[in-house]
Amino acid sequence: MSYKDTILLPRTGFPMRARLPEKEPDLLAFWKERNIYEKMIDARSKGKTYILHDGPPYSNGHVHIGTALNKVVKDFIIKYKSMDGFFAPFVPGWDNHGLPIENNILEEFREKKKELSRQAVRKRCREYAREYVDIQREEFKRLGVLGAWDNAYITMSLKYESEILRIFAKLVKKGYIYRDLRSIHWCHHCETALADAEIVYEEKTSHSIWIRFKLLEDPDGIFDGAKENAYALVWTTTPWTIPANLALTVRSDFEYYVVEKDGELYILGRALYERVLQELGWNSENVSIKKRLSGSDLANLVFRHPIFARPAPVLEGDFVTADQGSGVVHTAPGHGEDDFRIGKRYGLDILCPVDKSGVFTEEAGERFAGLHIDEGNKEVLKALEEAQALLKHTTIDHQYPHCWRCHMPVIYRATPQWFMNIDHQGHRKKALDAITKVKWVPEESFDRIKAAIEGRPDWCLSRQRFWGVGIPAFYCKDCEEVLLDADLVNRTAGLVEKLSADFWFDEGMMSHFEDVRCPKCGGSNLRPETDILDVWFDSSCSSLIVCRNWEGLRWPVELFLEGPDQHRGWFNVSLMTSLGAEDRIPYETVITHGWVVDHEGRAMHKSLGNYITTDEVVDKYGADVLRMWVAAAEYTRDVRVSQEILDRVIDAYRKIRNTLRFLLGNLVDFSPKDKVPYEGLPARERYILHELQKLIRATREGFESFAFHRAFQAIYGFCGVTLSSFYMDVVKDTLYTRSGDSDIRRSVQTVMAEVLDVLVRLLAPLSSFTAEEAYQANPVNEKKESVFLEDFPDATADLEDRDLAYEFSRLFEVRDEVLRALETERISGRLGSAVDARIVIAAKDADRVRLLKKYEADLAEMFIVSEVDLVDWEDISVSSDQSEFIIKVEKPRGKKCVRCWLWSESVGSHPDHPEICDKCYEAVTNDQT
RNA sequence: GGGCCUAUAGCUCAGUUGGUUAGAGCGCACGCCUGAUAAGCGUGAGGUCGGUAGUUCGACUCUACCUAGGCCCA
Repeated sequence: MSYKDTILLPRTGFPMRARLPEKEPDLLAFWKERNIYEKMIDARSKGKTYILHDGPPYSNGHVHIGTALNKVVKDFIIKYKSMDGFFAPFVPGWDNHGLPIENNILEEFREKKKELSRQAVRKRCREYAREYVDIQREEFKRLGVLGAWDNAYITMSLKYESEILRIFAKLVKKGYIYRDLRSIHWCHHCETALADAEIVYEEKTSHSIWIRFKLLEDPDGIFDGAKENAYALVWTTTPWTIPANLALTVRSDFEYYVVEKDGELYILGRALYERVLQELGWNSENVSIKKRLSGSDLANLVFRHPIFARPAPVLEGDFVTADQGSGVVHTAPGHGEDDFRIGKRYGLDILCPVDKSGVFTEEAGERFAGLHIDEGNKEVLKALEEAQALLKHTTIDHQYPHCWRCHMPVIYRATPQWFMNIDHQGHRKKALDAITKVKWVPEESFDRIKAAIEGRPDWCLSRQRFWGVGIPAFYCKDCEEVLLDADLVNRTAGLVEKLSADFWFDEGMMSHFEDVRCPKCGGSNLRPETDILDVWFDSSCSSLIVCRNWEGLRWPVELFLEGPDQHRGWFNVSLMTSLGAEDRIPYETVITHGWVVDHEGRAMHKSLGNYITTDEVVDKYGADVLRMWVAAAEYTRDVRVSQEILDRVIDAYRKIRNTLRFLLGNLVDFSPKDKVPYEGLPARERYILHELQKLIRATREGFESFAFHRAFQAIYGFCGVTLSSFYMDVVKDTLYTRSGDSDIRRSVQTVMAEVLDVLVRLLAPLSSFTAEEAYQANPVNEKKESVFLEDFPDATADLEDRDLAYEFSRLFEVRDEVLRALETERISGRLGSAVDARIVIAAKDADRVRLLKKYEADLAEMFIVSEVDLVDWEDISVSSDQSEFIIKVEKPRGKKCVRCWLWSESVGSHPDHPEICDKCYEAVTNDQT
């Protein structure tokens, strides 16, 4: 017989090669069929509630890798909290209304040359949104994200749409909502107002013109009586706004010069003097400074519009800057935010002679009416030239706001819009106070939200679009009265709940409101508002709607978790709405994750070709690899992804997987009844249990602080260092060659079973598929249906032994030296395997000697050599020895045992088995009986 | 242009209140093993801490500026 057959090698059905892309779907099916999510939640129904409210991704396109990261981190938290005993249901959701879908559908209609009926478009938008909800749901599920997928929320559901209006009604009732003319971003291509969040800044080439406004009135004698030849110098990049000019603005705390050039007088800011001269090709030889004065001295000047015969009075505003232009700013209240505000303050008209499609109206004057602003630019330039008002015309490349969907440059346009008043009854102050009570992760995130709230303008809630919830206001056709009433909004909500928000746009919808009268004139001749609500309003309501209406949830919630753009977006608007409607903060903790970027830290763009998709990773390597990539990253910063990064993650995955496999394989013949009690375990085994407790603590700390990479690094280090390169390597001889039922082998297995059990549970929230696979393959424990029904491990103080750990750390120092000595032997060619060596060792330090003596019997195993001889320092040291140890590598005594490959003097002492050692003889004879 | 943030070996991460030759794992090179085998083990080579200038007896750790990048805003 061959001794090889008596060796107890590992056996397991848990394969080395994971083949995750093929196998993960089976596990998904398993979780689904057995309702593991529901069971995971139900098992903790008596636990403390922990709600992570899902921010709704937009139901358009496929799941981007950043969105995948978002959901995976959420899944880490839900699974950890659940396993740790919390009742943590997860209700995912989607944002459905809005421009991106509508634009896609309009494109579709255009291609098919269909007639654009509002209801037809809405119907198609609904279908489209539904399709992508289905697609994304499958993509999220594929990542192993557990949640109430069949009970998810979608903002276009009847319930949700109606609740949006009920929340809106509360704001109406409390006086937050108003309608006003307002200069706002406007896309004349999409023909809609745009919210701040819908603006992207892109490079644009604009006109750059220097023009002059002739003096009209100078009551304070600023120009010392000069009139015909006195001007204000002005710079602008938007010639088309000149017809809307109604004023000039200066800054009262700036200094200004009156300069003379070729007999003409100009007023301009001192700080910009040099720059203006350079720009206009003037120089100190032909320009002289006539007078210096402060901005406040200019207050009574009035200039003449450069084209029209109307005045442009000088105003004072602090938005005038010294970094460009002349210090005198062209002011058109209908076409700029600052312009609008100052126009209001000074009681100017809000002149906006441009219609929704960007065409000049009659108000722009005969010459310009009917021209699109692009044409208008040219015509204005011509007019300025004719009026001899144009001093210079060039172009400038700069960052300019563009529409986030069509990427056309946007304009400012004053139009009547609906707003939420952010300063209503100290609302902004309340919000600023509220955020101090929230825990922001990372902490810097607080500064961002603070800046975002401090600086945010009133919320423009209206959109002139098709796909959204209609604003339930009415207009009296007789007296133009605007009617927005909380009761009517609530009544509309009731209709929406039955009929969907679509009903508002039905032809006969007014039949539902036949009793409504104009409060001003009493007339019944009303028409409905056609504007829809900003989609940000939809999503701002999500926590309120979902967490108060879904069974098991409650509001406010523990956690929001999204990307950094949401400081101005969802984190912000959710707070605005919740505080306004309910006077409460919606969240206790807000986590911000970073952006997914390429290997150089650059944003991923399809055009740069540095794009990695979720599919690519999942289909090629598996969702667990993607999950591990997330787990390894410090995700509060930007998270890099590249082939190399994925390769390293795959390496880590394999290491962890093989560790599990080794543990599983060596536990085939082990069952709980074979367990050796702690007191009976050898030091090495107790040391591993100590390290295991340390691992549990580190992992828990990582999860508790949402620093999953700390947890991951701890687990990975434990697998790679503590287990693979030390414990599992050292223990192989025992596992393979000792008698199957020997105490020493059972001791090792006891520890390995414990390690496996803990490891699988620690891994479950992160590497869910593999943890479940290993859990199911575990031959030892009585199993629950799924690893997610297990508790998250807790460290056991009784299994810790710091003194022992210290001793081992000192032994490892010796081990390192021994390994180096063995390596030297190998390099010289005298040695192959370490088992063919005997180590002679002497230490200088007395404590160390005592330690080595204490563990003398274990050293050979620890170094994986055949024999270790401890000798006295004096016996072998020479005066030149500087180091702490002397280590010699010698040939072992006795003969090599053919069974265990270790050398022993006992080989040959057993006539019935002449080629094996005592230890093997015992094992062989024992196991045969 | 402004606000907030990031920048430690090829990669992912550690670096406590500033204090001796900056750490780990992976990868890489070289080697061993062939009883975890599309595995396992060992040894070794890699950073002067994005750059510059300061503060200090002493800075990866503090300050300023700059560069690159990210998010937001103008």
